[in-house]
Amino acid sequence: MVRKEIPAAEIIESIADIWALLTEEQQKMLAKQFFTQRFKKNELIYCEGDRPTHLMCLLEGKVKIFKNGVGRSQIIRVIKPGEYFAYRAYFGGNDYVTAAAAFEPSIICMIPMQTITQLVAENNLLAQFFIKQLSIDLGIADERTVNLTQKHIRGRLAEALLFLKDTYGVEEDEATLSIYLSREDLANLSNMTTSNAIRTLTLFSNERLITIDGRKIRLIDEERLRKISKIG
Amino acid sequence: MVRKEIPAAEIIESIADIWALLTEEQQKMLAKQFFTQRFKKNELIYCEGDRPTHLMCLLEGKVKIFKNGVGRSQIIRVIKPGEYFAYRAYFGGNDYVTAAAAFEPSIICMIPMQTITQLVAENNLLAQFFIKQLSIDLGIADERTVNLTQKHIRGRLAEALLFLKDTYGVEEDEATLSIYLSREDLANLSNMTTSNAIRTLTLFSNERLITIDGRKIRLIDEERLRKISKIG
DNA sequence: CTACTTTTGTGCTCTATAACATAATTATAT
DNA sequence: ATATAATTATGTTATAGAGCACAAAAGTAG
Repeated sequence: MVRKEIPAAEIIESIADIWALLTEEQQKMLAKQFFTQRFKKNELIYCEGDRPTHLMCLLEGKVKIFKNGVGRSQIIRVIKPGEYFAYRAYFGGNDYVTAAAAFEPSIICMIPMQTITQLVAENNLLAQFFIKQLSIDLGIADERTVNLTQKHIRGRLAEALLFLKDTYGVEEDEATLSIYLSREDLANLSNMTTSNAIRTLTLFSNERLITIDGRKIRLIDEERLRKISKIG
Repeated sequence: MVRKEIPAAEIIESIADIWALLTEEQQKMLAKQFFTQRFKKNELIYCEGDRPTHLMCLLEGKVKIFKNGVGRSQIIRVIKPGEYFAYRAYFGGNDYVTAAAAFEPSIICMIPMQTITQLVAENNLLAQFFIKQLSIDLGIADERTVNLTQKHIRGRLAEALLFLKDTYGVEEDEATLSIYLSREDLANLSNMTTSNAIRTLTLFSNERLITIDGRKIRLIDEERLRKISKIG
């Protein structure tokens, strides 16, 4: 497989959110620091307990942030192209409390956190960018905690399916999820065992809420899914 | 009851974390803006869905941040004197997704978020302060999600007791929790029903891990509690 | 002091979901 | 192609914890 190098211009395009906030001088400085790295499907990007060193921006692919618990693992959030991750721990002054892995072959832009903190210190807009990002993520985490602990299996799975649609979108038919997850990943996203994810998926299919073709999931009654997700 | 006014000097002492980062001019500006407000035991401070307007700093008392789910409510985090809260939603650009209430009579210093954002825009150290704070809180939220979903009742209650000790400390005997929570609040903190909190508390007492005297809880075998919390 | 409400404590039942077992299917490697 | 491993599917059993009922105790109000 020919793996073309990503041209710098394209990378800059991808990290536009940050790039646009910088002065020319800062842009020049940053340009010298970033580099890209490829990850294979299911490859680990970083581990719980690792020391954070780089801010990462997903250029291509799909990534999960997860945490290994007792037996099962829990997917905490997922990253789509253009999103930043892996910086929280550094800012918080601790090691990673989560791990990250690629759902699919992915390309990641890496920027040393030292560079980022320097830029944050000089550039107030960038600081505000991170404040906003962290605030949004914390709000989502708070919501998620309650959803995962209080909703029933059906509600949690319905929510996960809708969440995947909102995050990674659908194919041309406007209904088939663009991400093909294993049942296990689907279970880890919805806080349940793999068997229960499979069973509930089958139920949903029998109830004509979705259709299943291997890992392809097509949402056919989104309204009812939303209702199920809401009432738990 | 005579409720003395809190002198400005004392307030400034309490918000020292922020105050110390400001220039003299900024301090002068801030001094004109903040004010204090008292809340009675169990009084609601803000509601889920409210529009955030002020950053709050707890001067005296104890506060819970919680979220009402189906039937039960879940305590997301607790605030001790000197800590800031209620600002995340404003920074994130949304309404409150949680509510806050006073565990005990509390005094809160209020600073308009407009003032805060202005200061954040001018003062990079302040921006960095919030980045760090939010990063720490997000890390805690991620940990908590997994603990609440995967640990068993005993593990969750043990964790809650230790957490209360770490947060609010103990009395002179070095073992009695300084916070006297209702069984219901304890349950909401540990994601379980009130009956199960009561039952498990009784179990812990029989096992000589704690002693109970009404709402007074004394941790007598912390090491074993930690073990129970860890293994789930 | 008396009535009323809230909180705490305990027992019993029921159910959602984990845990386990096994087969069928699909992917991956040799 | 064949063997091996991983994933998906489905049935069965076991259990943690919710839900409910009710009584005792402790607050709170009139």
